[in-house]
Amino acid sequence: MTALHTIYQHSLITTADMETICKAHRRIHICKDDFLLQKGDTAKSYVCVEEGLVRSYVYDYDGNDITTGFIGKNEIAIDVVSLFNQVPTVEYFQALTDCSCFIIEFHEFQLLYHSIKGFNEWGRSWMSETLFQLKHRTISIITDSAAERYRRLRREHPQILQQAPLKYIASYLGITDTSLSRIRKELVNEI
Amino acid sequence: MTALHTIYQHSLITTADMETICKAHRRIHICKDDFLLQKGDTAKSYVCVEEGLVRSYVYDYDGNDITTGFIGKNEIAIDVVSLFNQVPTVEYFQALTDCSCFIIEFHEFQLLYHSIKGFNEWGRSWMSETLFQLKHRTISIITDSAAERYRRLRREHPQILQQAPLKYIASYLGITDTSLSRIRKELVNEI
DNA sequence: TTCATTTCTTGCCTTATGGCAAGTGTGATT
DNA sequence: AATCACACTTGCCATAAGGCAAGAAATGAA
Repeated sequence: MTALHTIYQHSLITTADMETICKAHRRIHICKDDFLLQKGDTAKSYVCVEEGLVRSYVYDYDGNDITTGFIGKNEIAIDVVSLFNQVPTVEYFQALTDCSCFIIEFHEFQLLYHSIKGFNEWGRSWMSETLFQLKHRTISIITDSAAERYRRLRREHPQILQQAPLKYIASYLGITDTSLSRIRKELVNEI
Repeated sequence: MTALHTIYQHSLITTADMETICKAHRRIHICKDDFLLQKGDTAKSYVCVEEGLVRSYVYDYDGNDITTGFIGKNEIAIDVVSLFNQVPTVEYFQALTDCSCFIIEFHEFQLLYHSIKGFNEWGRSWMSETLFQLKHRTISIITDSAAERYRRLRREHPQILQQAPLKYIASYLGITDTSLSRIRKELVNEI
């Protein structure tokens, strides 16, 4: 369960708590294209990815599919708001590859959340981190060129470029797949 | 203190709790251009706006000032992450007008947070709401034209258009003030 | 009032990105 | 092998938005 230790290492969780938390996880397998969560669902379990890649997305009012995030190894593939507030999500979470995941049912997650102070703190940090990253993404969309955003993604998450189709990467970057294709052509000699 | 009742009305807060919470607030006055929080600060108090308008912004690496939000009447003018996690913020919060605000010192905020379950829930909802709105803003920047984003702002927060200079509104919408000026010219006959 | 500063507008031209459509490649299925 | 679906590229042109600079308008200070 070392993968889980990685996820929870940064918070005020004691060794004993860590044991309790890790034991609460159950390993499941998700097939490519399966949904972990769909629009309208209220998250009934907490899911983190041990192996594989998940994509979250929404449809805008023109019916365009906009990628809101990629969730990989040791990251959490659930809408934090839907889980914590038990409200329906507006996002879809779909496996891009076969995945191995750890899950905790919501009622058990809630038990841990209320009984282990460190886990509660960790949950808040998770939400904070999500917010922080989204702020950066938003600012990046406003101020950076598409090419720079692509460069950053390539630098910080190279595995996504290997595993996800171009059109999903493009909508994550806020451009069309046509434009991304041209940008890649431009930047090919940079590597 | 009816303004405060408005802010806290949606959560699981009892009447007695509401009294305790409202009593914890202290009213202060903020002058135009004063900072409520600056980059590097860790939020030492919780602040909500009774009257006036506050702008939050960051500088990108080119030195451009990017407006991340406007905070008006009955809204909370503090970085939620900095407050909850007691970490330095990367944003500036500056009064665009003279403001009347309610504040709670951090240590008292924390007492309430840990002693009143409903307040704790409310805090989580606040963070969720912040996240939710930011997601929508991000998607809007990706999929909507600048003119549509301007229309939405005009529809949903008309008072901001009255109180904030064009350049701040422009950077909030993700465009230059020149472009916003042209868009306004285009849309002037829409009202 | 006068002057200075800031805010907003506008003209001219450039650049980034998009829309469409054709074409290439690749892997899966039969 | 033939076919199909999907992923990706590319050419041509359209459009949205930006950069710069001049000027107009509003605001505030002396």
